[in-house]
Amino acid sequence: MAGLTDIRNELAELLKALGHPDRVRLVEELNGSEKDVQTLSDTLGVRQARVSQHLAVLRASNVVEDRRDGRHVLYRLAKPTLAAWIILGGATLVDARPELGEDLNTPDEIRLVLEEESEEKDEKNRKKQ
Amino acid sequence: MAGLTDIRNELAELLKALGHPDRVRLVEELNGSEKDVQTLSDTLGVRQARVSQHLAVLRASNVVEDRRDGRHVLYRLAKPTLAAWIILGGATLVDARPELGEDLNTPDEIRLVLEEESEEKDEKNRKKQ
DNA sequence: GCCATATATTCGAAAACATGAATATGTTCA
DNA sequence: TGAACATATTCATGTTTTCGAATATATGGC
Repeated sequence: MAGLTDIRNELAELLKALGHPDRVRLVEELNGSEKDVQTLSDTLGVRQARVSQHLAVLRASNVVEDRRDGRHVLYRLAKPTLAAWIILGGATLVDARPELGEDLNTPDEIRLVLEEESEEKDEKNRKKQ
Repeated sequence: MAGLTDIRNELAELLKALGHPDRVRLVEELNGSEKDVQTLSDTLGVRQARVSQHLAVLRASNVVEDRRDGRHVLYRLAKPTLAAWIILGGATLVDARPELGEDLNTPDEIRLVLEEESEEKDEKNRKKQ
């Protein structure tokens, strides 16, 4: 099936697709439950068309899948572990806490720690519609 | 210090920097031990100047650090867990093995499984200098 | 200082990406 | 069918990235 090189190329594609703040955010929002475009648009404070564009990128890279429900289209993560992986990266790689990488190896643990520490500081950072 | 939004932006930058096959490869090569540019160039089969360019991107995103040793410049991962994280992503997200994501949470375990399964299939995939 | 080696940077053209605006498609309901 | 809502796509444009080629900088040995 897939040799190492193939996996690497596909992984690079995946990483590139995720390499945008809005799209990282989308993955976070889709963690756990599927959501429709309007909800995502409202939550992120990003126009609907732009959200659809982002979702198209994520769909092309197999990050998300969608299903239609009436007029709405619901998006979900194609791989349930993706969000945890992303958040793990954020906690251990960006936020300079290698100690988390050592001891907290399950996604849930990482997520909890991250949220506890940074949630309230983020109140003011909402974009405007 | 860093709110969630800041972490997200920096993470997106990190992901973008990693979103190139050669650079994913570089991270893998630097896993465990530092290496000089020539060695990386030879191993990847990518010209020296191009490797330096890639390394500059990775350096700018804080993925790697370098130190000079005589005429050589040795590169290493800025965060030791980065390579493991990348490989974890490759195994669980790209290669469609969510079961690895569930049970194998330590970087070393993931790496071993991946190497065992895909190493030999990759013999032919070497680029030419 | 000069030469060879090792690495980094600059340059330029093509390709890819980001983004707002406009428009198109699909769905429900009356 | 037509209107309203939900989502997707297309378009045009400015920005960034890619990559080879050429060039520049740094180091050690003579």
